[in-house]
Amino acid sequence: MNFEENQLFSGIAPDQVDRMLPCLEASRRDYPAGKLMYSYLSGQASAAVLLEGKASVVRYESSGSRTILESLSPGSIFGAGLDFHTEILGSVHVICDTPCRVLFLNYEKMIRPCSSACPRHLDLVQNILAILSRKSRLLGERVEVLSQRSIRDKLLCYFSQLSCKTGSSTFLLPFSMMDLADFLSVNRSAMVRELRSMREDGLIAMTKREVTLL
Amino acid sequence: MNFEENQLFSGIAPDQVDRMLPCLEASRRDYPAGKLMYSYLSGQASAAVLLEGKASVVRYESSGSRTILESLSPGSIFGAGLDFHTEILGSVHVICDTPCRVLFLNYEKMIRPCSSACPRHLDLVQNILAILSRKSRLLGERVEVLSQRSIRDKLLCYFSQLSCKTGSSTFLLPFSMMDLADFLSVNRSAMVRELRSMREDGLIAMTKREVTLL
DNA sequence: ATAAATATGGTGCAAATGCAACAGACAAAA
DNA sequence: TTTTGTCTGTTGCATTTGCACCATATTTAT
Repeated sequence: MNFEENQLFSGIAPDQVDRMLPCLEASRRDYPAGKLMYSYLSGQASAAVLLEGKASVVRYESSGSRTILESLSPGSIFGAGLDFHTEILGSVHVICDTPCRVLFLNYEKMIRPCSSACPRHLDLVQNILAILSRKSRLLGERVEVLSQRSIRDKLLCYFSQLSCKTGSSTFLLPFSMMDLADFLSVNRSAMVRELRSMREDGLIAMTKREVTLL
Repeated sequence: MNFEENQLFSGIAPDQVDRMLPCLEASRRDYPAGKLMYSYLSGQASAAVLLEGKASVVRYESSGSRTILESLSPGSIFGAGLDFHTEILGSVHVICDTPCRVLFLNYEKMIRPCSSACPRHLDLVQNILAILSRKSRLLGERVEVLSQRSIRDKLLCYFSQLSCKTGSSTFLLPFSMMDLADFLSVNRSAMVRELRSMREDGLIAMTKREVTLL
C-alpha cells in the first residue's frame, strides 16, 4: 500500500507500514464527494485519519439547521475516541467535500505498544502525537471563535485567525457564505447583514471571497 | 521529586522521572488560588501540565466580559504549543481556581526522542498521547456546546454531557451561575431567565446546583 | 442556449439576547 | 453579632439575531 507523504506514516518505510496495518486493524476506503464517510455511533471505528481530500464534521439538528463542527484536511485525525460523541440532541457525521481516502484504525491498538511485530510502532506514536497536537490547536481556535458573543466578533475573530495564518491582512475565505454561517453557527442572512455593516464601518473590504482586514 | 500518581509520568519510576526532567527543561511551580499561572504569550513555556488543583483558561475581552475557554483539572495539558494562541482581540490567561502545582515543559523536547539519557522517553510519549486525546475530546465537547444556537440549547447540550458522564439524569453543576454563563459564553441574567423558563416547561428540575434532566 | 437549481443579498417583523439596575440571599470578615 | 462584599434572581428596555420571504446573480444540468 502506498501512502505517499502523509503525516501518520512519515518516516516509516512503505514495506514496514504494510506490516503494521493488520496490527492496527487498519482498513483504507475511498469515498466520492458528498458521501457520508463516518458517523459518530457505537460500533464504528474509534479513529480515522484522512489521507487525501477534504471533509467536514457536521451536525444536523432536529430543527433542520446544520453546523460545521470541524473542517478536515489531509492528515486530520478524527473519530469517536477523539473528539465528538453522539448526543441524543442531534446526529454528527463526517461528509466528504471532495473525493476522500480514509484510513480507519483501532485507536486502542494504535496507542498501546504492541507485542513485537511492529518495530516502528513508536515512530507511529510520535506521528500521532504531532497530528493530535495540531488537532487540539485547531479545536482551540474553533472554541475561540465560537465563544465570541456577537456575529461581528465571531467574524472578526475568525478573520484575524485567517490573517494570522496567511501572514497577510488579505486572504481568501475557504467557505461559501452559507457554509461560513454554518461554521460560525449563526443565521446566514444575519451574517450577510453584519458583513455589510462592517464594510460600511470601514472594518473590512470584501470582493467575492477575498477579504481584507483594515 | 515526587509526582505521585499523575498521568504524565504514570508507569515511570520516580528516580527515572528525576533523570528525565532536565532534558525536558522542566520546572515545577506552586501557585495560590486566584493567581495568574500562565499567559499565552511568546516567550512562555510551550507546554505545561497541571499536576494538582483546578484552573481555568479565561479570556478577558476589551469590553470587560470574560469567557471561560477551558476548565483544567489534574492531568490536563495546556500551553501555547497546544491550544489557544494570543489574538490581538483579547488576552488569554490561565488562572488558578484552587492552589495549583504545575509542571512547565519544553514541548518540542518532550515529543522528540532524545539522544540517550532518557530510557523511558517513549513511555512519556505514550502518556502524553493519552492526555492529548482526552484534551481533544474535551475541546470537541466544548465545540458541541458552543455551537448550539440558543441559550436553551447550549444548556441542554451541556446538561446532557454532564448526565452522560455521571451516568445519571441528576448531577451537580461544577460552576457557579456566573461562571456557567461565562463558560457558555452568554449573558448571565439571560441564562438565569432561560433556566426558569425551562423549569416552567418541565424540561429540568433544579435545587441549588443540583440539576435533573426530565 | 435554455432551463432548472442553488447561492447570494436584501427586508420587515418577531423573538431572543444583552444590558443596566435593583433587591434579597448568602458568605466571609471584623 | 454586625458589616461588608459577592452571588443570585428579577425586570424593563434596547439591541441583536433569527426567520420567512423575495429578487437577482451564479452555477449546473439538459
